[in-house]
Amino acid sequence: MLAWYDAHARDLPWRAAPGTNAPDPYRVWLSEIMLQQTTVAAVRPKFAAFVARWPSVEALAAAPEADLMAAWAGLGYYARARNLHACARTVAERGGFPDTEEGLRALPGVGAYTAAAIAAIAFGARAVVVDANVARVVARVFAISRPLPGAMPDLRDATDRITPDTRSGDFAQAMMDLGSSVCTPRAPHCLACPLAEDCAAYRSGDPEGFPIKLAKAAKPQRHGTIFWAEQEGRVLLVRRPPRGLLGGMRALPTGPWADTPPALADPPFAAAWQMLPETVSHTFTHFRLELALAVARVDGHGPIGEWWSVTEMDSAGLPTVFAKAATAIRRARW
DNA sequence: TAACCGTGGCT
DNA sequence: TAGCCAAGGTT
Repeated sequence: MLAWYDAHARDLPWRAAPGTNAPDPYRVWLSEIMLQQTTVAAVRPKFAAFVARWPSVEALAAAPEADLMAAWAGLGYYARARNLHACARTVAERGGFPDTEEGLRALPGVGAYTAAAIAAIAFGARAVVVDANVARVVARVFAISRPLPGAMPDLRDATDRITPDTRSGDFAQAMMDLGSSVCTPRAPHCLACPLAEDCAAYRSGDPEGFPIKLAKAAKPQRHGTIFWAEQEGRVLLVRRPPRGLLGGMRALPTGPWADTPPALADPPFAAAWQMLPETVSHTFTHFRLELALAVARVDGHGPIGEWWSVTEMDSAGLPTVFAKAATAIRRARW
């Protein structure tokens, strides 16, 4: 795997250039948080923007929370952004990142995978790194037939047995690159795989059949209303509660979610609300949401709040569902 | 343990 | 196109 990595490693901006010293722990940590359940393609531009604006963990720790949340908008899983800020402050306070897996694991937003990855990649420690790529590769090489996620202990044990004592960070990244480019979820390229001869799933003739996953639950449909209050080219934005769905993010006002389409539930304030004919649909991790759109023009006596210029909506840092709604409303004639 | 928590790329 | 999937963590 290390030989394969030396020849085929992806060129990623958070990796140290070949032949240089270990990469900056700040960049490794930031990339690992961004990459949680998120594709490399989505992370690339966000990572570049973050390191350009906040070149060090001290700079990130000193940033206003609202700036960080807005910069994260669009990446999803916003608890990561809240934890990112808390973690930056902790690290800046203690004068640098912990260099052990145990120390890293205690940081907010850093779980078993991320602690192992940072320890191995940034600090050269031997650590057993199991992400979704490694899990898939290992499940195939050993033809582990127990379904995920119950098989995770087996996968970790198997990964431990094949992790080298030196260059374990490169080994982990090699496994991730292999899983990303060769040992893919569907139609794996076994003829290009350095592990094919050692792979039980390949010998079985059905590599794609591993790992086995349990069927996912269907997503329920929910309904709600988004409120667009406009005053002299500005629209009223709110800050969502600090936890829960889209927690801490700037947003358009909404009513509650329900199982049936709303009439006109809980507008943020009294106004001549008008329902638009179109709706906006959005799918979250565990439910689908269809949103009715309520609009109103208000005079100079609108509520106190953050009135954001309509022509500068892109810089508001709205989560995707609100950006979608804003686009639909701005296109509508009303 | 299992529910909760986003989004965009890919097929 | 609708579903699958991703460098998971927290409660």
